[in-house]
Amino acid sequence: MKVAEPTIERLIQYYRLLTQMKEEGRKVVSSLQIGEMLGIKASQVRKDLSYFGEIGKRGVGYHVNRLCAHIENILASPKVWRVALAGVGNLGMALMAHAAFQSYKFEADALFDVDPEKVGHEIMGVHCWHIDDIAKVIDERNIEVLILAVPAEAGQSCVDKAAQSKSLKGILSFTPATVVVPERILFFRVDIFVELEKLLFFLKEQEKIR
Amino acid sequence: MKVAEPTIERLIQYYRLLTQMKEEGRKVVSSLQIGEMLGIKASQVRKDLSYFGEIGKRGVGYHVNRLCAHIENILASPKVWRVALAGVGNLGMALMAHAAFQSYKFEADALFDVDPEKVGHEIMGVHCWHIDDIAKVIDERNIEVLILAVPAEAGQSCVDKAAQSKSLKGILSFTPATVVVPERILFFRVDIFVELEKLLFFLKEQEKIR
DNA sequence: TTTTGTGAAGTTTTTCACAGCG
DNA sequence: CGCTGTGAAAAACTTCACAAAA
Repeated sequence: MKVAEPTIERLIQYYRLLTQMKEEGRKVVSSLQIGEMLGIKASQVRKDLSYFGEIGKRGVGYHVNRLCAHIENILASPKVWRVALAGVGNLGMALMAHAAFQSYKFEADALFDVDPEKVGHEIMGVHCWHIDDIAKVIDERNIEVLILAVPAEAGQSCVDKAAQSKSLKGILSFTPATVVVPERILFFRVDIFVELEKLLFFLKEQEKIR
Repeated sequence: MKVAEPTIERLIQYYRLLTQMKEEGRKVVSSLQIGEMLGIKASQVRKDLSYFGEIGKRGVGYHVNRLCAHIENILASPKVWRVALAGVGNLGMALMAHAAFQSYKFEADALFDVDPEKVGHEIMGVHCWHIDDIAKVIDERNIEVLILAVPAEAGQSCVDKAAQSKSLKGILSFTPATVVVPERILFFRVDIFVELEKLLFFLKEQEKIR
């Protein structure tokens, strides 16, 4: 079964919301209520949730615990991914400390930077190598995922070096630049520059209208 | 004329790419070449670019400087937006230092936090207030945009407080949590948690197939 | 009665394919 | 000839509307 990206994106949001609800001791929730909280239409919520089988109770709604476990199952990781972080600057450090990175689904296994202050040392319990050694270290340690938080100028060369390794399978980039990535590597981007510009553009549009 | 969000998102990427090309002294580029660099089909690039009038030369391509100026014009800000940042932790500091935030389109005008070490002090040249005063300070200083980088637990209460101000028009949230925002406020989200989970999900899917 | 699950309809976005122009 | 601009076709995604179940 193939699932669309927007659906997965929403499932992840449902899951986070349901986890909160579970903590608050809530037992039951309807598609309408989920939708209101996330700014999504109820029909969309139902379509997403029914994609993986009937899980709700008609006339009642969804059982929070059951639905939560159900989505957890869909999103479950078959293993603990080995992850490296390139760029141990402000952003890199912030990411390591970020709530999203406290996941049991992966373990941070290596850091990469060019700063001699950092290379060769342990930072937050993880060893830091020089970026030039990235392909070698990634292969040695069987790392599959790279988080990219290097400055814009360094983005492409860092990807090129990392892409020479055999074990690398995915990259999540926070680098505010355009980079070309080989097709065999799954590539997602969190583009702060784009999001910021987008906000300003639509603010402008809105002001025009009013 | 109304423009679709995906189109604007791509225009921003074209603009960044063209800026690079301009620096490298490149004069001319085709839709196919732009597309290859960004992983977008050439026909999509042409459609996006022709949205705002004919700008390319048939048989030749697009003149880099001209196209760049053209897009700059579309994305141009009518004014310098006044921006505040809530949450001066790792992520907040990283954002302030981030390349994307070195834009002439806005000025950072206020910081908000709850940490007594920070409240009442200047950080990177900007004064920090207590989050409880956010609505008051936003109105006093006519701030229109809020960057949200507080921890997940604080996200909703921070938005609720800020939404009481009259001048606030848009929020860009980096908070890894679900928040409800009044309709009149334009809301964009960079959800690191969601992107990370998405990457892991599609990595899993890919492994299944191979 | 309430709320799900889901085909069908609608909307948006992408891709095709080719005319049109330098 | 080569590459843009663009209607028309296709695909993707969302919303509607209602039957079916608790």
